[in-house]
Amino acid sequence: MTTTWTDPTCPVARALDLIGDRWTLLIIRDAMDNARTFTDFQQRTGIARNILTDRLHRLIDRGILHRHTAPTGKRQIYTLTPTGRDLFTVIVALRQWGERHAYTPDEPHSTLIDHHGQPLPRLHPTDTHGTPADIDTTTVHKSGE
Amino acid sequence: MTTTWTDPTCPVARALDLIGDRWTLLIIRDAMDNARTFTDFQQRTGIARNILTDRLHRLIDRGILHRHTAPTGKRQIYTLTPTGRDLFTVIVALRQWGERHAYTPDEPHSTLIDHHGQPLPRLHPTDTHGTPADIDTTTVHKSGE
DNA sequence: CACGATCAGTAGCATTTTGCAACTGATTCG
DNA sequence: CGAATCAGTTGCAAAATGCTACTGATCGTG
Repeated sequence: MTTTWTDPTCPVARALDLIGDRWTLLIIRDAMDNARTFTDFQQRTGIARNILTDRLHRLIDRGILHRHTAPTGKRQIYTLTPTGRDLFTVIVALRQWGERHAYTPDEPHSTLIDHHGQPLPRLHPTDTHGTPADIDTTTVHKSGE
Repeated sequence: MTTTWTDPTCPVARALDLIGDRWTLLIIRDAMDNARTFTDFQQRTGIARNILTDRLHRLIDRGILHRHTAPTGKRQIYTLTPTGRDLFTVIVALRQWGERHAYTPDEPHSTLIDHHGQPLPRLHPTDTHGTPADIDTTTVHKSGE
């Protein structure tokens, strides 16, 4: 995960360099769902503790999590920084794709609810005119072209 | 990557089970940007060939890529299935997050352009009323509650 | 204060996954 | 035919991961 990617000008590669390993996004998912302490994360993800230690430190180094000691003295509290909170869109996109393609219709799964009690509507890229955008209507413009 | 996750009812975990490793999303990114053959992927990502073989097969097994032999006989062509194409939103979300948080202002990076030649507007989750949604205005509703 | 329980890690070692380089076998081009 | 290209495969070394057990600090209770 310390590798420099083939194309350093691709933001997808850069993003994956920061959060693209097996556990990191699950940790962020749980942080968004009120996990705060070491054991919160350990129990929810089932990750090995030495790996969790490593991932939490990396996320702190990368500015995605922030650690502070709880006022009571004991617990270490991990919270998302604004950069980390901004991953909300990524998590929502993954969640919605998972709902559509990784479940059979009868399998239950958790849902993301807005504060009207409704499931969050489907996220959709649009172009500057508000028209839905997809692979066919967009192109990657390499920097310096 | 063959593990069953702690919480099988979480679509984020399921999605990551399918595409959440170091190389898979880069392969999908390149597939969206017209990479079609084994060597296309190998050259763009720089991935080792045995790993590429493995990842392509997994993506085919999981219904994200489809392989067929080119009419000329020789080349194997890998194309995204509808399920794979539907990852567009995920890639866009990752790309935009990377652009915002993984570059200094003076560093160049590639951009996603719509067919008016404009950069794609920022993707934003909204609730059922069209109001922007974020961590604080949403909750995860576990299945069966 | 002593006792056990809890929290946040570390350390050691076995297993698994990756990465690298060389090799195969089919096809195609000159 | 001979060389090059494509799509892999194989073997081995290096790195990441998982498991289990251990440490040290703190906390609540009698």
